[in-house]
Amino acid sequence: MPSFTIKPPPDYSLARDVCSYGYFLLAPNRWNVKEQSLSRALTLDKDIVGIVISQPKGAGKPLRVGLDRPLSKKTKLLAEAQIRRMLRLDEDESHVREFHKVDPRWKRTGRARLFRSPTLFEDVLKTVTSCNVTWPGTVQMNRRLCEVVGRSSPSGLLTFPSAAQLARTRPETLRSRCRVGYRDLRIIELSRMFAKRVPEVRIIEDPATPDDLLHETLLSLPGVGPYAAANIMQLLGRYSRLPLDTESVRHGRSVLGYKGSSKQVMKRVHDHFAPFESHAFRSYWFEMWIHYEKLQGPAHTWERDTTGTMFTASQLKKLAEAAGLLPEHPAGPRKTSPRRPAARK
DNA sequence: GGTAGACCTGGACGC
DNA sequence: GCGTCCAGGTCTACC
Repeated sequence: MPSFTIKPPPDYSLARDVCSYGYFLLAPNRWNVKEQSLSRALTLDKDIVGIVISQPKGAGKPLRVGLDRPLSKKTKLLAEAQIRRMLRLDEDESHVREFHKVDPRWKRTGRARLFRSPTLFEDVLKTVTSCNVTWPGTVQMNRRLCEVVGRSSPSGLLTFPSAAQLARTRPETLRSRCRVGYRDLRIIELSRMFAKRVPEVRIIEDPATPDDLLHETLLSLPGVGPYAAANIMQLLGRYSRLPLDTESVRHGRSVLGYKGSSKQVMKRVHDHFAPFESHAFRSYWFEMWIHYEKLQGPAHTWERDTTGTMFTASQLKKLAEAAGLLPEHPAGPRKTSPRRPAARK
């Protein structure tokens, strides 16, 4: 099998850094628990290639990318760029160090990188399919989108559908076969915008776009409201805004010990993480993530088709009750000197 | 600017 | 196994 290697930063751990955000459980991604490897297919121009990413035990070891067909030099570069995006190897490493200074709770375990998709379009679609639906519904929609509209690599791995493919898919197909419900027309309109690379898409893709303009532009996209806009921002590496949703309220109540209406709890969660400023989302997210890991075990042991589909509010509540998890009081941000003790709220 | 109600699907629950 | 209720964020109409 043809392959190539990617040299990651010295602290990079594939298992920890892939299994850091729920999208690793969404098709076409497949995390192989036994092998501790990630597989899926990528679309490279008009070519399809199946990949399997693995890492010998030990942080910082080179990543091995197995391919199910030989690639030209040009397409190999395209594949590597997409893989670097997924694994956040394309982000400035100084931001990781800065994050660990601001929130030292994550320095020992090295958590900082959040898994994402090989393309912005896939991240946007995954976000839209996670709105107004429980997690098993999101898992189902992504699986069906790949099975019905995606394409297959030589070894049978699936791609996520491209913007052009989804733009020419009939709404009835999305609704009846992919089970996306009322999202059908919104998905097609979004896909058309990405396929045509309309001005809004160019603004969103531009790393020089200021956060406020980026947020405003995202809100103008069909199917994107305040939650989705903030989530797409973190997927773009802009971590200052929190995608507040019902999970934020659950976290505020069960872990931070806040009381009051959902609106009041959301406001307090927002205020709690605001001092982390440009790192707010990562502090918030890893706090939630370790809560899930307390309930379900380490994320690198989660199977897509079993543990990965169990994140319903009711399941989490039952697990939390069984685990007897009491409200915790996590550390606040450390903004100036790393030697100053972290403030507690 | 704030809010009520519709939009769909699938899990949970009671019978 | 069936019917009913509920969770989930966005959008539109209305005040």
